Amino acid sequence: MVPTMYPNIPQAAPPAGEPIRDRLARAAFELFTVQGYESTTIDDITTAAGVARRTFFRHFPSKEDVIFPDHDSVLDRVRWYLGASAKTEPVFAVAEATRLIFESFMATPEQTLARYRLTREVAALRDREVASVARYERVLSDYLRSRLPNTSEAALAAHVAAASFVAAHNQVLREWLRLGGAKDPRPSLEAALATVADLMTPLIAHTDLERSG
Amino acid sequence: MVPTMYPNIPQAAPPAGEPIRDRLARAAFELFTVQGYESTTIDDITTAAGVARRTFFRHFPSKEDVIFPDHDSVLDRVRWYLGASAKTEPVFAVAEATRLIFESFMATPEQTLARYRLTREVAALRDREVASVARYERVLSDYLRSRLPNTSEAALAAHVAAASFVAAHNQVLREWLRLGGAKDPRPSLEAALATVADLMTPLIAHTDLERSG
DNA sequence: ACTCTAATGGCACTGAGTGCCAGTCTTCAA
DNA sequence: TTGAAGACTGGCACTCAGTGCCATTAGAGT
Repeated sequence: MVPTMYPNIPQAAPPAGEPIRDRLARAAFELFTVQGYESTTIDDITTAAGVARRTFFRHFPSKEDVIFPDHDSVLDRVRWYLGASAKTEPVFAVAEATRLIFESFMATPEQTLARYRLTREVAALRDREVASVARYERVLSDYLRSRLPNTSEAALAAHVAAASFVAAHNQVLREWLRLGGAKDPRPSLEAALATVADLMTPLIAHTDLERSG
Repeated sequence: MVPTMYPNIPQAAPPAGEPIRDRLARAAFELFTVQGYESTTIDDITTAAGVARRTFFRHFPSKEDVIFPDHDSVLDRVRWYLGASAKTEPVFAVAEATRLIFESFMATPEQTLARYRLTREVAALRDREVASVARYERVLSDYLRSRLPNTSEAALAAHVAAASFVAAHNQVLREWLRLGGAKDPRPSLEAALATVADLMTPLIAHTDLERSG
């Protein structure tokens, strides 16, 4: 039998502590910021991380995903919270859901800031970010629709309210990012949420006459 | 000298009337709906259209773009209109801009409907659509910010208002699409715009005390 | 030592998108 | 009529993202 010529020689065991997924993400961030997103290949990333090219796609479905947080798990948390808010005032529940989303960004401020710098310059990443935000908006509007009558007025109110909360969220987050993460954005978020809630409560209530009286 | 072996034999002249760009778009639409988006290659499209593969990318920057209308020209029209609305009531101008966007979809109803069916099933196309919408929202909020004081309250109001108008637009459009383009959506659009305008006018006015008071 | 499982390495392949140049067609001027 | 210039197309070669498949390795449990 032909000897197998020793493939798969074990790599010089890397830092040994950090999980491969984190090594890949860190290497990608560094390379993207140093030499740009487009001109960084998967090979560059995997070489820097000391793993095989194929391994990258076992941890991230695409090159874009490597810089984004785990939106799916945040979405699950938001859905779970809203699913348990069947008796809460709808506008209040959506405001709290918006807080949950915001806090998921504030959990890793440095990464959020680094990602912001990249998304400002790379159109593909910006579009990806926008798509994620749209998914949050969708979850919020689905919840509101489930709490309101099945009329086109209620559907309109649900979408407008969801879009407004998301817009408020984004505006506060962007302002914080623009200032380089200087001061605590939570007071600004609370003010924005209060403004939007005051605006949307009568709109929502008006479509829900049974509840509002 | 070596004879050049007759490359580039002229194709059997196709329908001869329709521009190549339209032939490509039509072929792409048909193939996408029949055999799916992912399983249709650029080769399939160009073969069906009777042109070379390279020609596709001279008319469309990517496979996704082939089904989308010319958003850039619509954006230009919207920007032009808003640029000429320096003295119009801001909320009124944004409502009119939203009408412009809506009418650009209604200009080619069949194509809008066909695109909707595709975007419902293909995630990549849905994300692309969302990104386009975000660009419209951006134009609206930029205009509102230019008409308001340079405060964070005004910025918040601008983003919320822009998002609300876009959400109203999308909701009316989606409802029309869901019904297969049955009845004229313009009355619904007017009602939605009126609702949002009534909601946003005091918010905008409040951030612009100089003008309102 | 053995088995089972999960993760990785490596290879081959498809397909999108780009750069480059040669050939074609149209237009306009001489 | 000729020819020069510009715009468009065909064709080729190439890079790179992403996938399928299988061999290999490491670790846990028996």
